[in-house]
Amino acid sequence: MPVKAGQPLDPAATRARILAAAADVFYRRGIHAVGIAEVAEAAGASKLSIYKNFGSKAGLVEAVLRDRTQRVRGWHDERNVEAAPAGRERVLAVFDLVASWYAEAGFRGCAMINAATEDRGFDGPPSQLAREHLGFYRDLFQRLLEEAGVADGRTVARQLVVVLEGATVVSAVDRDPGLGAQARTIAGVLVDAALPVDGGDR
Amino acid sequence: MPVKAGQPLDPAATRARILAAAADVFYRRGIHAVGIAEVAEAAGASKLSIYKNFGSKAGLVEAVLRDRTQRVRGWHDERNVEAAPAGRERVLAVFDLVASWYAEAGFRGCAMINAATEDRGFDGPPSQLAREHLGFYRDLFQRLLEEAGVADGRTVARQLVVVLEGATVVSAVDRDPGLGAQARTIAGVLVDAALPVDGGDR
DNA sequence: ACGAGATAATACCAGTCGTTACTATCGCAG
DNA sequence: CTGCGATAGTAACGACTGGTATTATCTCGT
Repeated sequence: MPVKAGQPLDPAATRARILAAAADVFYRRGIHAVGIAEVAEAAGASKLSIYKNFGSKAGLVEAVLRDRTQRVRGWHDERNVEAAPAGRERVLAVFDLVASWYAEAGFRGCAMINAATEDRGFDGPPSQLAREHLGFYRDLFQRLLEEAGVADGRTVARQLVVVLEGATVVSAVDRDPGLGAQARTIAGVLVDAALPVDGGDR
Repeated sequence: MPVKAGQPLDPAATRARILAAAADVFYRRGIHAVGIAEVAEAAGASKLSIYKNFGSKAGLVEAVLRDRTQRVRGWHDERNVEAAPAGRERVLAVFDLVASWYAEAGFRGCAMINAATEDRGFDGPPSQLAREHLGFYRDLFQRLLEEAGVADGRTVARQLVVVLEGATVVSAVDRDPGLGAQARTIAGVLVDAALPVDGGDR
C-alpha cells in the first residue's frame, strides 16, 4: 500500500513522526544498535521518507539531537523561571527539574552525551552538539548565579555543570533517581561557599 | 604463514596481546564501531586466537573491561597511599591522580561508563562492571573520608563519586584537562563542609 | 626425531547494515 | 477529473559483521 488510506497527506507531520520515533528508539537502544529499518517501522513510515527528509542516518541523528537539545533548553528556560524567585533557590531549582527527569521511566542519561560517547569522532555533529549542550547549562547556571549575587558566577557555573553531568551519568548507570536530590545538596554547598558571608555556615 | 617464525610460542602472551590491543582500539574508536577483524590486525593475531581465548566478541569485551577496572583499582590503591598522609589531602589526592589521567593524550573518558553507555542493556556485563566500578570509587572515598575524620563518610563519598564522574565526562566531551583541578576544588569544598568545624570556612 | 598443540592466513557463511530503485496507490491543487 | 507529489511496501545492492572451517607451518616437551 503506497500511502496510508484515510490518512491526511502532511509532509511536515511525517517528518515530525520520524523525528519522534527516531529520538525514542535511539535513546532507548543506542544509535549504533538501531538500523534505519527499525526507525521506519517505529515511525510507521518508509525508509524512502526518512532518506527524503534527512538524507542519511547521520543527518537523522543530527536532526534528532538538535531537536532534543532545543527541547531541553526550552524546558529549562520556561520551567525554571516559575520555579522560585531569583536567587539561591532558583539556581537549585534546576536540580529539582533534573531530579524529576531522573525519576522518569526509561531515563537513560543525556542523549547528547550518550551520542557523543557512541560517536568517538570528536569533530562530528554529535560531539559538537554535546559541547554546545554543556555550554547551555554553563550559561544558564552563570546567569542564575549572578542573579543570586555570586561574584565569580562563571567559575561556580562550571562546577555546577560537573555536578549536573556527574549526577546524570551516575543516575543512568546506577538506576538511582535519588541522585537528583544528592546533586541539589552538592550544588547548595557550592553556592553557599561562593556566596558573600552573611548567613553563616552549615 | 601459520605461526610467526622465530617468535616464542606463548599462549598467555598471545592472550595478553589481544587483550591490550582490544582495550586500546575499543577505547579509542568504540566497541560497536570495531570489528573482530580489526582487533585481530591490531593485536597481530588471528581471529581464531581471539575466539579460542575469549569465545565471542561479548566475551572479549567483558575480559577487556574486567582487566581495565582491576588496573584502575590497583592504580588508585597503590598510588594514593604514597600521595599524602592520611586525612583531607589524601582524599583530594585521588583527584590529582585523575587530573593526570585527563591530561593524557588519547583520554576518552571512563572505559566502563563508555561501554555501559554503548550497551544499553542494563543487565549485561558492561553495565554491571560500570556499577561495580562506581562502587569501588564510593568505597575508596568512604575509607579515605573516614580516615580524614568525616562523620558521614558514606554520604560524602557518594557526592565525590558524582563529582569524579562528572569531571570525567565533561573533560572527555570538552577535551579540557583543567577539569581535574576543578574537581579537586569542588571536592575540597565538600570535604570541608563535612569536616567538624575547627578550621573555619573558606 | 616426533607428535601435539598453537598459530596466521585464508576462505567462507549467513545475516545485517546503509542506501537506492521501483512500483503502486493515495490525497490534493488546478 | 486530471496530474503531480507524497507515501508505503518490497526488493535489491555492495559492504561489512560475528563466527566457523580449513590448511599449512611453526614451537616445544618428550
